[in-house]
Amino acid sequence: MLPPQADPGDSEKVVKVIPEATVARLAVYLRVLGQLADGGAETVSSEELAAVSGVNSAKLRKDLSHLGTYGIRGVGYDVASLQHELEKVLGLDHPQAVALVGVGNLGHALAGYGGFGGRGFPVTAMFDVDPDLVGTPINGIEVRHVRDIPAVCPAVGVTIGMIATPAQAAQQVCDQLVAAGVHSILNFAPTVLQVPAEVEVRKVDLAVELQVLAFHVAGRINEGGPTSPQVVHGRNGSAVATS
Amino acid sequence: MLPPQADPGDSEKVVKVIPEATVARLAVYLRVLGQLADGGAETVSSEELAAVSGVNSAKLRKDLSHLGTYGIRGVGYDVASLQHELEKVLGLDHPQAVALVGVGNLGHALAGYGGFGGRGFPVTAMFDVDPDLVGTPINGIEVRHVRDIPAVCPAVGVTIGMIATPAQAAQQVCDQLVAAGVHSILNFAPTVLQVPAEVEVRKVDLAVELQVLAFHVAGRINEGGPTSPQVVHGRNGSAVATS
DNA sequence: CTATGTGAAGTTCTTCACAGCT
DNA sequence: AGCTGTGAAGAACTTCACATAG
Repeated sequence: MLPPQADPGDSEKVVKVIPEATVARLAVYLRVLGQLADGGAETVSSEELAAVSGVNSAKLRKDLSHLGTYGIRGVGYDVASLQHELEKVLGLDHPQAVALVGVGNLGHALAGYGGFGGRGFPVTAMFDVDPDLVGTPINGIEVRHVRDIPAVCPAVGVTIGMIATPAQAAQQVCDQLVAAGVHSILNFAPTVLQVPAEVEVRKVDLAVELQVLAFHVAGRINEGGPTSPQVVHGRNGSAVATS
Repeated sequence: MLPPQADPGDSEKVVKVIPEATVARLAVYLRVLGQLADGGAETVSSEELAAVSGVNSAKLRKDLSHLGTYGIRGVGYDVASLQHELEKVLGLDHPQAVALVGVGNLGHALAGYGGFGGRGFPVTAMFDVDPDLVGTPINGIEVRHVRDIPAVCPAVGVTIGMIATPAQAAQQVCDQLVAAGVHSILNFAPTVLQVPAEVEVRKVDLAVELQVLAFHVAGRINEGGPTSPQVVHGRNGSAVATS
């Protein structure tokens, strides 16, 4: 159940540090495990799980080793129990309340996205400034005015905020969320948010993603003339630009 | 398997290697420079530009140093020319044609998202399998059936594909895009795509982002009681879980 | 004197390769 | 035998701190 060296009872706090890069992959492993479980698998080897997750097996084993020892040597990992363990580590046992700010084009899509309510992330509150939206229900949740953030978020226990407003509004909205005690923010607005150190921001920046891809396209064009050599990048390799 | 760099023997091609991590930030700098230019700034110091971009100034200078020497010591960087240089490096001088596959909830939002057509990334082709969608125009582009990918993509010169289909369909769609010569893919579907080595995939995985945030929320809960110590993470710091 | 560009040091992440458990 | 868990080596990235150009 618990790692033997831990002493969870008293003030002697045993802390396991999990690298940031690992955390993001754990979420992927968890999803893959779900698929494997649906397929009826009881155990997986690191080799299999890694292949389906798109990583190499040594990395996967090291990632899982940060959680403790959950594998069986000579066999692999028990799908169900590893799944359960990952859910626990990722904090999916006690569900998170998510607030969505900005119910425009993108926000509307996010509100309806299955991945949230379906898998432990109910959108519990929605905010906008558009008078045509405020007061109307979306997915059964009434859209409130942005000015109500300080009142509503603590009341419904919001722990995660998603910002899908235009860029100009994002910083102000962010400040309000932080003031309302929301310390984890997912930012879809194309702007860099300034936040206090205790606030965790992750961004989804579509323009940046496309520009990174464009960079690689440009590299391919400039690099490979009529003769097209192997493109120089692996799973996470460096890139090449000519001058 | 991969000859990293061809022998630099006689073709005297000067190649600058730009780290992957840097490329993603260049796109951010470019956006910030645009804002500064709108604000009338002629030059910026690395300190300023870094602060607005949310990075530290040494990192910014090292990033820019990969492109060559574009700063003026004692002064800073010329906003306009740096902007121009970044656009060139990121391949934004010759525009990219983007194909969007999956015009459901999320895809519809992406089609209308301003960041694309507005800034060098016109959505040039759209695909879906829903008979109610196929044939109808969205944003002036007619939605074609997914089976037309091999015909349409090369015809309109698509270089970047965006996949916004359900997870089950994503791999198949991906294979079709790759077969159609699309070597850069932005994947919104919650699944890991298997692609040949020469194809560049970037993913936007909302469930993963939320789960990473949830992990940090859980860490805060388990960690900080009534006395709330400094949370252990910097811009990209490691995280903490208690047991 | 100011702010860049960069070697060098430091940190984090990845990969290797093999000891050790089942 | 087969496969995990891990120390050690390596690669990538970040930060420091200062020589150097303007």
